[in-house]
Amino acid sequence: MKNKFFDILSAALSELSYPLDNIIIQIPKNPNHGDFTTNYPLINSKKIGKNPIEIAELIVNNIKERENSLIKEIEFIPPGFINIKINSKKFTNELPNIIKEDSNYGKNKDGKDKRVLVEFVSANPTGPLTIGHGRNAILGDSISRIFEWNGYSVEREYYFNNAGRQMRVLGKSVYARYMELLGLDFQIPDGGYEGEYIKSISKKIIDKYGKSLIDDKDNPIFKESAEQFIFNDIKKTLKKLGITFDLFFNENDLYDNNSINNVINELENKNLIYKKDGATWFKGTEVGRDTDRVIIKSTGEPTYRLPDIAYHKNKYDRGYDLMVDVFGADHMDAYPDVLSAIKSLGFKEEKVRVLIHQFVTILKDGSPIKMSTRKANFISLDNLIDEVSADVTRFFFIMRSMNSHLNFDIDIAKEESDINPVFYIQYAHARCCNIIKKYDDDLDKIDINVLDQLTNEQETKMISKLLQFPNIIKKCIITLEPQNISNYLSELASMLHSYYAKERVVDPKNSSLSDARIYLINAVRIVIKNGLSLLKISAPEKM
RNA sequence: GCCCACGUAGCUCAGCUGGAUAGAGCAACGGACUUCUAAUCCGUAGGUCAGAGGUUCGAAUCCUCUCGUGGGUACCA
Repeated sequence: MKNKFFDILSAALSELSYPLDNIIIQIPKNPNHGDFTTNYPLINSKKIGKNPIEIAELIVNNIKERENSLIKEIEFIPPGFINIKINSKKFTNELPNIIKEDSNYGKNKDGKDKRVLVEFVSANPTGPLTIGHGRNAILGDSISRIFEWNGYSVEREYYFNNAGRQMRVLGKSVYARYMELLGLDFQIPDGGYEGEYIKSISKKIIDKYGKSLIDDKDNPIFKESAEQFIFNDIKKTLKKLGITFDLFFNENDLYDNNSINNVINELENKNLIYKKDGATWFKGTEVGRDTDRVIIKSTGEPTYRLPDIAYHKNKYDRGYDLMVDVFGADHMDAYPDVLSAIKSLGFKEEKVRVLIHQFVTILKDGSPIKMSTRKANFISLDNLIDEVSADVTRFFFIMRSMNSHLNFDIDIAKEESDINPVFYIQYAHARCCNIIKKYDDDLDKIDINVLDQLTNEQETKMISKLLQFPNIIKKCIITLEPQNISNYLSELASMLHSYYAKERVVDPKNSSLSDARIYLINAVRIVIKNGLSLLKISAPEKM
């Protein structure tokens, strides 16, 4: 619809020989300003060298002179806006398309033949996922889904490290609990993990090996059992949210297949590396960073930046058209180093999009809880899902912009009250379903001509809203904010509820109007369902 | 100190690449169920968009500074 107006406007502009490169068409907030508006005269008046209002008038007159069935009213308003009202019939004409496309309505093929890799979660297997990981997981998965809806071929990847210091400490912690459970002397290592789950792991080891390992504290069985146990746990939690990964990438492989060394050599060839104080440094300052960074410690162990560089190189080598990294705010300082290194290795930086989300503050009894996996004083993501359902969890994490801190009030989330907008949207869907159930005839047999009766303001606005859905999904590719979808759905649900309260849909006394309205309701149902499905939130037919 | 976000109603937050009168929900107050489900709707009240400059026809939105909050600033990940 917008495109059609765009064409009409462009035609007028070229006839007036005005520039065509700066055309913005918007949907005005104020309904008195019509269905669409453009500020073209205002932003181009300098270039054209005329008064905005003068330009507006010329454009409007030009459009008026020509025949078109799309525009019902067109006017220019000081200081230089052009507002148009669309023939409501043009809106209703689009409705059958929604019904026809059904569960595909909103999808597009813009990303056809493009492969995108979305890396997210990437929590090391040292403990259950926290609520913070939950934000990352749901954000990453929702973004993957947005790509899918835009026709991209998407791979979800989980990057992990099972070889570092943290994992060694984990193994030691398991050993300590193993000894404890056997009633022997034990000592929790410095900075060891204290969660209950450690004991569960130790117990499993006892079940299997008994006391045979008491003098074998460095036996890899401790670390490996822990890793296996925890990873299963993590996958189980993710599955509850409907998230599965296509790939698990082990950082260790980068060492085994020499990628790390190769990166060092390449950087060395580019003269971006030097030794100082026994460590190996990356010349960040050479590539526009504030400071140089250690990439290999004097102990010979790389810092996390080095494998990260190798990892990204690996992704490039796999030939993706786009790579998305979803990180928590704690990576803020690290990724620019990685990107600049990647760039200096000759890769295109633009192929990587780094999404940084802020942290989640958990509020309980009104005050924030400090969380640490190590101290195990966190509320696990798994617990949260069990308490408030996967739907609510998913919605809660994407309804806020990723770059604002999220206050997660446990007490409110648990309440499952009407505070939570996900119910509002789901209820709108259930309502549509219920109305449709009350309708006796066959939806497929409705004569499309009856749709002309959908002329009241609420109806026109709602149809216009439905028609925006595909654009919202396209827009999300630019913003990569799933929030755009949840906002849209809330607005649509609100329109539906309001309409429902005011107008009778199925009215036996007026069957032709009923037909038209039920047709509309069915379209609303489809759009809400598709939106929720994109977000992997259920759309109940009954509540 | 330096870097990056954020600061919008009492609370939690929307606000699209700058647009016309800044919006929801919760909380408060007043209404609406013999009706297609009231998990809903309608109305009232609530604002110096942190503050100060700047850019321009026009700023919550862009730029600069100040203040405040969070995060980062390790040879931790």
